[in-house]
Amino acid sequence: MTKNIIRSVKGTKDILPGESSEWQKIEKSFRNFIHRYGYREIRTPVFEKTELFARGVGEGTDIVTKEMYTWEDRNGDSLTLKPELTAPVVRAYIQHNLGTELPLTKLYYFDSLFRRERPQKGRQRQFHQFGIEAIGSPFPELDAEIISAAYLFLSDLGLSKLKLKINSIGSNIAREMYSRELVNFIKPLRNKLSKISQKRLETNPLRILDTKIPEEIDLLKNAPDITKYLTNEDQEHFQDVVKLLEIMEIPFILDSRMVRGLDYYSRTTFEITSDSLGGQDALCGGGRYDSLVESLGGKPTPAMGFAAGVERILIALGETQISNYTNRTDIFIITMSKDSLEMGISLSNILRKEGFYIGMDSLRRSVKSQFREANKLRAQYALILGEEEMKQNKVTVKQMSSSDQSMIDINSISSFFKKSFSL
RNA sequence: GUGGGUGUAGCUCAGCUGGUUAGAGCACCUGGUUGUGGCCCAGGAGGUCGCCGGUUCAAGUCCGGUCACUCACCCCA
Repeated sequence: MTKNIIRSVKGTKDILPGESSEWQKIEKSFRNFIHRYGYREIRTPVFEKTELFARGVGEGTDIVTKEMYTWEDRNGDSLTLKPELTAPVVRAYIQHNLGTELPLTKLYYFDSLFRRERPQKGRQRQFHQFGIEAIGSPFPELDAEIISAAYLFLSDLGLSKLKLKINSIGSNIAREMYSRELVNFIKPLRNKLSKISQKRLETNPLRILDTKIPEEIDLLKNAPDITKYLTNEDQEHFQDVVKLLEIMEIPFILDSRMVRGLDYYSRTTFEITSDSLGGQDALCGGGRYDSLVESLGGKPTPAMGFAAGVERILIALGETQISNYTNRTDIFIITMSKDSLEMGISLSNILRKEGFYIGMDSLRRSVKSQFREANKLRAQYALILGEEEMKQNKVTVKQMSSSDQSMIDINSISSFFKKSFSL
């Protein structure tokens, strides 16, 4: 079983014919859905300059410090397989001056990303996300529209038990102030914290709030609340977002402990989780990133977006039944002699050109086997090209479901099927 | 990077306390009329029991190592 064959790399997966239709469904639904909001697709390269992520995502983040696939190109450039999609999209936005075409740029993507993490349920090293980025508006109505779009799309897919959590982590100034206060609060408790949290005290104090260790959650009960440190503008903005979500009747939970791991977020952040997953329960995450465009060298431009994980959505949707023969087959052509084989080949081309889904044996198998194949493919009709038929310039048409069969003139084949399939 | 679980046919698994040529179901292939499917019947193909080493007269079964997969932590979608 595990001989000397070359296997796919750890953390990567083949999407086999039995499951690819599920992927197509999600991709198609998302495109249809998001087009109605006016988003257009952008496709960025699989790799970028490493610097883009270092600056965009944040030097201190886990993604940048330990999860990127990075290598040196022959000319010495450091390149990286994209671990994240917002930074590349923003880079493209700046590079091509997309902001000059319209004041609000609405982009969506469906793409592969790469992070070198230990694989587990709902997490691979190559994985897929779809999402949107709207660049150019600072107003809460954009936040609300994006959050509701994410929520509505996922529930339209048929996902239940969705939990939408929202929070505001404020503008940069507010976050700095809060961060200082939080550190002051935690320092006395330092020794009671886990090693990881102690380390975070130095690197990213806000993330301590995210801990899942029960004792720590208890310790942090009385920790200062970020909402109290928001500026008036931040608060107003967030209240508007909340109000709009209520107007749209999108159910949400306020969670002031939810802190996102990427440096570029500001103000509104949100996450949609599902109970039907294990430890990796986030299906979708997003938020506002008002200073990213500027920090990547563009003009100061506020923006907001989300990304959703395809693999996780598929898990949450439940076991997708894997069948090998889901393809449609209208007519299966059964051949015998060499003459009928030649006839079958040209007939199949003609019928395919007319739009029919044609199957035909290419293993020179017995008639019985060919019928078995036709049955397995759930063909509606079998078209038999035997010697008797050839002699009379006819073919036998058998309707598989009823087993009715009759001979028809060879010239009337396409009109016969057009009528049967009412094309 | 850390910890747990698992590794027998394409898939799901059985194989009692070590004992002859390693099994089942599903899937696959062929046949059961000379040109006809589904159900049924018969037959067939497919496994160096993850790999390496050790204990033993004897190892799928015990021991050690290794690799792979998987789940969880970290972090994230």
